[in-house]
Amino acid sequence: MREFRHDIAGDRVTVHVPETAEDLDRFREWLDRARERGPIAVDTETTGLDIYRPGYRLRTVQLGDAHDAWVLLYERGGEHAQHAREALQCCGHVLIHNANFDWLVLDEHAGTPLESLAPRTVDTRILATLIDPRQQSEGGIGTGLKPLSARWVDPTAPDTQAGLQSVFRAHGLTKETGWAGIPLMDPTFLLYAGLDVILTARLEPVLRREHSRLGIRPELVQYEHEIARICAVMQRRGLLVDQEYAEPLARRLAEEAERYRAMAARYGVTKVGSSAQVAEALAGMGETLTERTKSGALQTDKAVLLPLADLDRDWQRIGAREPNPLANAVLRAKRAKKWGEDYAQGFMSKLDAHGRIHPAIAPLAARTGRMSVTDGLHQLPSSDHVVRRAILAEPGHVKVSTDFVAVELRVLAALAHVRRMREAIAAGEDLHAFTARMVWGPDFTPRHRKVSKGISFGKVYGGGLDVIVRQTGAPEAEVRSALAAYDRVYPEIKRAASRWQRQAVANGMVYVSPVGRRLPLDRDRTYAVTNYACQSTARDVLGQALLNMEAAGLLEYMRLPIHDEILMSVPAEDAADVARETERCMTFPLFGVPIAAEAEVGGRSWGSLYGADY
DNA sequence: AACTTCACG
DNA sequence: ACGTACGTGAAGTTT
Repeated sequence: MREFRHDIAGDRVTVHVPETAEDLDRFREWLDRARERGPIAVDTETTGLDIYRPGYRLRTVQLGDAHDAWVLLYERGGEHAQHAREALQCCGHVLIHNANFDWLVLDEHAGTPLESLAPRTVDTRILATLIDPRQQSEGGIGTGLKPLSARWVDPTAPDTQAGLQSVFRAHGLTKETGWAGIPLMDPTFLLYAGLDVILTARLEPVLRREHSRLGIRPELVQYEHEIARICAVMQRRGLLVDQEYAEPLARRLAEEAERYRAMAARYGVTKVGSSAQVAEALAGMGETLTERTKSGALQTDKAVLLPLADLDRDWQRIGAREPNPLANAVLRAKRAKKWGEDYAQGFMSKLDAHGRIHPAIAPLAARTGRMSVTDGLHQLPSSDHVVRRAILAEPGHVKVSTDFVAVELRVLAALAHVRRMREAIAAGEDLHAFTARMVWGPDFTPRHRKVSKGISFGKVYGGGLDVIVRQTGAPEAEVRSALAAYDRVYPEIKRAASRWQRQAVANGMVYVSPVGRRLPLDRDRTYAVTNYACQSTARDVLGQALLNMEAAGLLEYMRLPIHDEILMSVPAEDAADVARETERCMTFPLFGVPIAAEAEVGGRSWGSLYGADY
């Protein structure tokens, strides 16, 4: 038996590493006693984050309580792996920090189904996020084990992740190669592996006490664990990639990027990503740049370059000037590079053994509670179908996408009791058209509807005249009068915003959403409370839809949540029925305001919902 | 590490 | 008193 001692919060704790059969017997004895006393904390160390990449290994499984941790050498197989698997099956309730990751690791590599472990899990990251969802960079505590331990357990608790980086270097390894390459019996590796479960075990009771103090309801905690499990199931399933399509697409886009890069180089721009070079070269061609970035540099983003290339927002020729060839080349080189490398080639480089990608779904990522997804799957170009065409439904299936209808605006109508909005929604009206009619009268044009939509978003997001003018491209005078009219038509919005700000200030700068989610405000931008309330509640509307869909037996078809949309892969012959059923799951009242959804049944690829013919 | 850009809702 | 666009992930460049 290898044993390590360490002091945490004034207590001497022990990390045990069983090596012999007798050592493993002692682990069993400890486990039998410890599980009588309470939940067991669980953690894993693995070769990396890419759980589904061929060659991935589970290295250790750690179990522990507040005083003892046992690091099981899973990588050795045999008795070690056997004891880990049995312990996970029989240990009852478990505490895991950021459970999604360990659920999927243990499901894929230790024969412990997610369906078995998830219902027994308390995730300390969820507990902590419900107390303060902010990252340290946003002024919060942070949601990693290190900052939370420092705040709630012991300010001197070691940064086990950062601490290992230096051990990696000592072994001639890097951040990338360290997790797979560090010798299994490295003492720092084993100690830190053990300390993580001890810290998790100590975190849970403190966070529970804080929940009681703040009045965070157990129902909210339960709800978040259900959502996390559903998201983990979707991540485990992943998405099928059309390799015969994505591979040549990546090649074609790489050639295109290279062609335009060479064109830009002829004007002295050797790096199209260098804003300074682009600005200087454009100035040398007689163009005048006026827009500046926050730090004062000349701005050379898409909004600046498109007009110089005589292109509108949809990249169509305007015909107002001679296109600047450098602006055109920079725009096209950057787009082709991004689409090719981040998306097409990105998919190809992340395939599992079955040609699937598994973007990580973080169910509670943003400070508003919104989800986030890795590998660019939330950011695929929607103006064109070429990239989404690379994502396929299963063989014999079609893609079904169901969107909430104007969900953030409906949430606003519900939360702020916006009378005219509620009436319009109840009457089944198109909200943006309704607003346009209220502002411009019955003869409003489609352009007026578009401006109304822009103003609505501007309102919800807290934008002012300048930004809305820039975003909508509408004349300033028109936006100005529309904004004034908007406040007359929907006077409740401003009143609700100031009420929410007052409540937040009285509650330690924390707005509490209707589900009980705590949303800390930044002191100098309390106006953001309107957006936080809408974005956060819209996220919970999505969460409710996910629960409804699982209850309706649709989980096996669900693939990806995208804020106000749920993407599915459905057997072609059932698609129409499942689409109707999905709409029903996404339709329910929110404080008397109907939330509605519209399903679209596509073809085999995701791109088919964006105009592709397959 | 900070900044800038670009992709999305 | 007034007005403030919100939230992400990923990559490249510069410091």
